[in-house]
Amino acid sequence: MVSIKDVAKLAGVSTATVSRTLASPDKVSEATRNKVQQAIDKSGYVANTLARNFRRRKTNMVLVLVPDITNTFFAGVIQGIEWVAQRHNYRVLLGDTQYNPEGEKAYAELVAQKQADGIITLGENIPFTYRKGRKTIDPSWPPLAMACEYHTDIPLPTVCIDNEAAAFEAVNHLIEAGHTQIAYINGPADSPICKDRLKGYRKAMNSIGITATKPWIVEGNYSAESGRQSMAALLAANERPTAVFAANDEMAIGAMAEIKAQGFSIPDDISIVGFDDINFAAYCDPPLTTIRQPRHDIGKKVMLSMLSLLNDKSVPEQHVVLPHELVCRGSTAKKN
Amino acid sequence: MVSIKDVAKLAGVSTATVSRTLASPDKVSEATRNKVQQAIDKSGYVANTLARNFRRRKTNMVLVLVPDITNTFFAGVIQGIEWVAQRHNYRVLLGDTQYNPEGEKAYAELVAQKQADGIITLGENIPFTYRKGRKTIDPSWPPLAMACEYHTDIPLPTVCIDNEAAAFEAVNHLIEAGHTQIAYINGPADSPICKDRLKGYRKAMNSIGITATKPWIVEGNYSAESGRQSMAALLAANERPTAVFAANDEMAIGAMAEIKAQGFSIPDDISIVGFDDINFAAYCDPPLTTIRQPRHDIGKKVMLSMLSLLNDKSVPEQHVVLPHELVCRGSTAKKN
DNA sequence: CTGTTAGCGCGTTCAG
DNA sequence: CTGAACGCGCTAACAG
Repeated sequence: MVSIKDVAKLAGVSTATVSRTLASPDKVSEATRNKVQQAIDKSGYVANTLARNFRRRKTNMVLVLVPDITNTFFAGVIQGIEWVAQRHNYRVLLGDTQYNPEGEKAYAELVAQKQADGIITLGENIPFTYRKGRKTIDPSWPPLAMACEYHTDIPLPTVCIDNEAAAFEAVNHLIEAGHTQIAYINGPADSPICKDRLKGYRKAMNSIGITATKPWIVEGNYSAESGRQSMAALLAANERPTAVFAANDEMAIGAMAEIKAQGFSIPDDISIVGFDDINFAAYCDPPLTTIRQPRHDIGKKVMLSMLSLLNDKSVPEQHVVLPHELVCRGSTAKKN
Repeated sequence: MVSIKDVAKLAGVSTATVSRTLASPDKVSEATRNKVQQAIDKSGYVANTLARNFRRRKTNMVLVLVPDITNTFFAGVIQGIEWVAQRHNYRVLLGDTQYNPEGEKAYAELVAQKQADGIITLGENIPFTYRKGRKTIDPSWPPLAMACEYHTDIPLPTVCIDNEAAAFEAVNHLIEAGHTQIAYINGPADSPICKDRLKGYRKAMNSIGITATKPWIVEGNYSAESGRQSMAALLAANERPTAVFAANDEMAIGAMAEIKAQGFSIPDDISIVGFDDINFAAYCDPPLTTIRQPRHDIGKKVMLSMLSLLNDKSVPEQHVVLPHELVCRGSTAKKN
């Protein structure tokens, strides 16, 4: 293993000079800089990041906690994170938590152990315990930022869309098409963004004088299978909805399968709107109308927040709201 | 920051003893072990992994190179990798290469820099240069293993399925349903596994005395959009196929959309078979017949290979072949 | 079983 | 602008 010492000897300078040439070339005269560079090239030296990180007490790694990497929406956010991370000499450590808070905490310990400098979580939980009602960030926590979800108590840097407004738009689109019997398949009910989406749904229903009631509000877990089951429950109710709004595309896709399996037609009998605009949405039959979230931008922005947390030590803009977009495709139509 | 020294002082032992209590408790008497444990608890000490790794010259990180994390099949493999990694105190460093060999090499340098101990790649390239025709592993390379794809020149530990046999089965399933005009939408043609799948397709066609010709063999890039375009090309040909085999489910899904858009019915006019069995396959309309790859198992197995490469320094079984399965669903039917 | 000692490879003083 | 010297926190010999 060729170390900085070997390079120094080869170049006839001290190790300090080699180190400086690498870290701040402007503080070294051009002549020595060249000598050092030649020695580096000749020896094939690569700096030992392990030693460097140890010395600097910094890993240049960010731990990304993701509820399910298999969910292509989350994967898209991670691509955005990685895009920025790479360009700023940071690495992404993957923590697939499988929606399990215990797993999150286990991963979070990596930071205490100095295996990562900060944490970005795409889930709703923060992997630290805090006193209920305490609304401030515990200074003992590492740099922490959220994407997609946000925290109701702790004021963490967050990047998401306006979920309530987006849900309102989605449902309003249905209302404008003449629907009034609109059901909602929610995601995990304790998730803040699902609460917001529910709020948006309720608000839209209120706008036409309808107070949405239980049988038309069902809860899934974001999986296609749960969407199918939720839809089955909806179709088994006394009164059948003519339109459905689902809190993500996977559930919408599951619901579509169930609707068709029971012999109903989309959108003639039942219209449906999803959420996220994953790639498959456009390839559904009929293509799924949905709310597009800018997943790459969410990832990029949250990584930028993390960088300023890490380097500038300034707290970035606390709650960044990115624009969403209603994408109208074939799964919605005027009510017959 | 509380370090091992503080704990040693608090417990009235040497730092070496503290270190031993942590690394090999059996080499420490119970009495001192308890003393040390108490001191650790009282002080809130957490070992600095950065220092430990530096000393041990080991990161306990594995770099996973994935062509596209957004592809849920790859994401599934990564879940398998992580599942094993976690249980063996390893971490997964994510490298989304976007099918770009340059990106791969950039990531691979992380190992030279001691940011990771080994590399698992899910793509077809190995991120190192080698003399063409040289069939041995360069000893200067870090531990390296492949999953899904394999390398034709270098004998690297590899985990995949028998792609040729799987493709043969898929096409044979169509043949048994009476089809003879069977087209194939291949993936990137230079990928070894795509070559194998093509071989399997050809072999099956040969078995009924047909030499598959160009217009019915088209090439996509694994994306749904490329599947759609490939299908459009197929449908524009003089003679229309009555069945299609696609090298992955995304392309099959794109192809299905195009088939329906042109007014044909699946499976009545055209049958279709995919590859991978991603979650959405079961939710297509009609549900997609496909080859299931055990993605989690592939990930688990390749990580186990990596571990033995890393720790036992024994070369694991060179080419592990995991079982696949033809999953028959509604997208295939007897030829009319 | 335990303590002493000597670095791992680098960045960072502090003089010169 | 450059070099000498120190030490980050930990583990791995080696004695005892």
